[in-house]
Amino acid sequence: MQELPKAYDHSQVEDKIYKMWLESGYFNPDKLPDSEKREPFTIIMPPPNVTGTLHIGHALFATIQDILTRYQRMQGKRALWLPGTDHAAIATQSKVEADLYKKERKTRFDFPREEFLKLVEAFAQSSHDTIVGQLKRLGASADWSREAYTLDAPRTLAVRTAFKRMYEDGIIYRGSRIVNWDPKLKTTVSDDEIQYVEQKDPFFTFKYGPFEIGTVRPETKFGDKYVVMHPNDQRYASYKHGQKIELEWINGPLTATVIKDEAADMEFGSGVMTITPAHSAIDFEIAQRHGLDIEQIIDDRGVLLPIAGEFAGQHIKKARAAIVEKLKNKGLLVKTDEHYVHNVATNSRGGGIIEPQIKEQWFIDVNREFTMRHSEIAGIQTGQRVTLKQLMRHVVSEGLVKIIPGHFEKIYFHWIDNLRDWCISRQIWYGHRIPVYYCKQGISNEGQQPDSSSSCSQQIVSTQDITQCPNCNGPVEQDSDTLDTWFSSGLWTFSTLGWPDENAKDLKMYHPTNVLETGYDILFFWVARMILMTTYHTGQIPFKTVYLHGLVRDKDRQKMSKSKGNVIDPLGVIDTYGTDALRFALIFSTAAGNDIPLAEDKIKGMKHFGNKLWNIARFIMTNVPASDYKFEAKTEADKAILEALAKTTDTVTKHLDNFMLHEAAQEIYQFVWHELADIYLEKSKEQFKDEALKINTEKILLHQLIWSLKLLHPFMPFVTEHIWQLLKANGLASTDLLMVAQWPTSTRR
RNA sequence: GGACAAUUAGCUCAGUUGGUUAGAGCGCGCCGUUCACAUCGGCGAGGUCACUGGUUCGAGUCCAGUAUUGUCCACCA
Repeated sequence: MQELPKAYDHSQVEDKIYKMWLESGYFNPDKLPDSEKREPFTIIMPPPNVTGTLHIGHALFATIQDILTRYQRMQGKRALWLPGTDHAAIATQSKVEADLYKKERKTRFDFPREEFLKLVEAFAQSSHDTIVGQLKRLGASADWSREAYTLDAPRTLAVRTAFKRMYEDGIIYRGSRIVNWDPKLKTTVSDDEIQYVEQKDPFFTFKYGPFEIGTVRPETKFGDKYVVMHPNDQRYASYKHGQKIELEWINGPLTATVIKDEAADMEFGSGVMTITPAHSAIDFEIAQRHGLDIEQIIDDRGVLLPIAGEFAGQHIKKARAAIVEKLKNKGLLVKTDEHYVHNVATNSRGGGIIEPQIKEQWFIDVNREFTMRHSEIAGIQTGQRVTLKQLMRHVVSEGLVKIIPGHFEKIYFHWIDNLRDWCISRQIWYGHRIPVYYCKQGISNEGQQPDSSSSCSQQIVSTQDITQCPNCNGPVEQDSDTLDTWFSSGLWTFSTLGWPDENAKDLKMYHPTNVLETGYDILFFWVARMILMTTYHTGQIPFKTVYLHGLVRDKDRQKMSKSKGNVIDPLGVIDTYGTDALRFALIFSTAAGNDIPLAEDKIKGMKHFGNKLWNIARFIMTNVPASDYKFEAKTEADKAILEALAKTTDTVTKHLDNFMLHEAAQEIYQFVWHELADIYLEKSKEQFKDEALKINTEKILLHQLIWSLKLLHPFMPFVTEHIWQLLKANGLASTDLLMVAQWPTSTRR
């Protein structure tokens, strides 16, 4: 036996071991020994955004998924962990735009669309390379031969096919609706992407005819010609619905109409409000209920339109003070509350304050009935009429898709019940362009609605690029909008497996997938949308289990952020303590769905554990000459440790089967350190002195080590594989790679 | 306003069908380095499991309420 170093040095081991795994080809489940006999097990990796580098949260998901994959592979499954990255439309584009502005003071409108996209693609590519490199350092046993990108050719075909089918079923429609408009990024964002930020603003009360109305936004009030009050409000009982009232307003006299609607809150202010339907979702709904006029006041850039009279052309931010001043001079300002705190909607994807606008957009109708083309979902028949909402609810309420931890199911149902149509079009450039073409035949003026008498058809949805109208050969123009990034992400479990080819080998073998592992923060964005898309398009569930992890926080439970300076860089940690230590620290004592406080001390402690294991192995290897496994329990200590190992094996297996990774980790940690090392190893030194026990004791030790390595491998793949290779070199281990060794089973079961 | 969680050792957290003396990591005190490991070993201190009531032979665990903290959803003009 060669001389082994006293301390385990991860930096000499990890790259070498990862390379060995790669060369084995076993990350690809089809190349595993006897792959044909194995039952498939699939995890599709949530694709990290190509917006830079990985943070500690990515290290967590990579660790959990790798543990599950390695465990199932050792259990004899045909284990596929399919990796990929996400183009993250808005996030990536706005990152590039921000850099561009910072460096060159330019915006995307200073470039032709194609040229700008090349800049974004170059950035995305370099981010991608960094991210894949980082995942490899984390030990990810993912099948890189199947790597996917949400914006590559196969995924583009899937997106366009999905769009076309939904369009033909009438589930995707185009309509004029009030949307969340971000004037800074000049795009719409979905309801879920909005983040409310508390802000203090002056709250003005104005005289509006016989009423008093309150607002923080006088600049939207030019067109307010409806005054709304609750039908039961006794203070205003003398005013009748539809009654006209002459009054003086910002730019002169105005005829206002009284509207009685229950949306008015009697408790708030005077109980009377005016509405601005074009720039407020609630007001828009009221206007629709009563068939009121809707007038745009503010344009896409946040500039006032001609309706504002003398203020037209001014930006709303600047105009506000002047408008208040004018109203004050006219004697219409009653009072100003300078300390009014309210929530302002902002675009969470790095954008600005949301200004609702009425826009022509594409939507997915979640309440429209359609016919299931094909269904393998229990309780849903092929040919049955259903809505997307019903499908999304069904698969979870029937337990076909199980969410861990369970209480998130309630949150999921609550979200579905309140779900409105999903706005899927975005006015940005980076992403999947909407596959709709408008026939321009017979249309003279750009931008005008096609005239049906001179144009063959209004719009064509195509899965391939086209330049001519298939009906009349006239010129076509593609819709300039792109799709919400979650549209393509929603197809992820099956677009990565060969869909829309319904006979694709991978799709048949690996779908539905087994586990989706992701953060609870994207339950709605992503998990729900995958369920929507998958049930609709494939008639299957996307996954059987959803395992939600928490957010990694610092030791004071603070969210990690660059501005707070409390960010733990995974690569720095790996350099100092090793991947195994980081992985073990991340899952040790962290239950599903709970946030994880991570302190450097914890990682350090786990490095010590890796070293402990190393020295246990060193002791055993230098004392064990033989390789056969026939031993018996001769002493009380022998009996105790064999029983403890069997119990540990059962418990670790049970916990892994139940996704209790932290419990499994604690169990194996406890056993290796405090039972094997502290007790039996010490006892063995005594037993070595007795010739009648010596050989038997050595064999028991080897058995203990081999099982411990196996139980620990999913958690700490590098050090365990490294020790395994040393055992193998000395004829003490049989399987080539620990990675594909068989998971132990105790005889107790 | 609505919903969902959490409250266990000095700190950060585990504790899945209710069952002996409630655990871990870090930290703390004392002792110990020829003999796998000082990235170590041995011994030890430290908890009325937020509070109140209920169910039970038995409750950290189940139920109801209270308090505090956190998260999510909705959003008031």
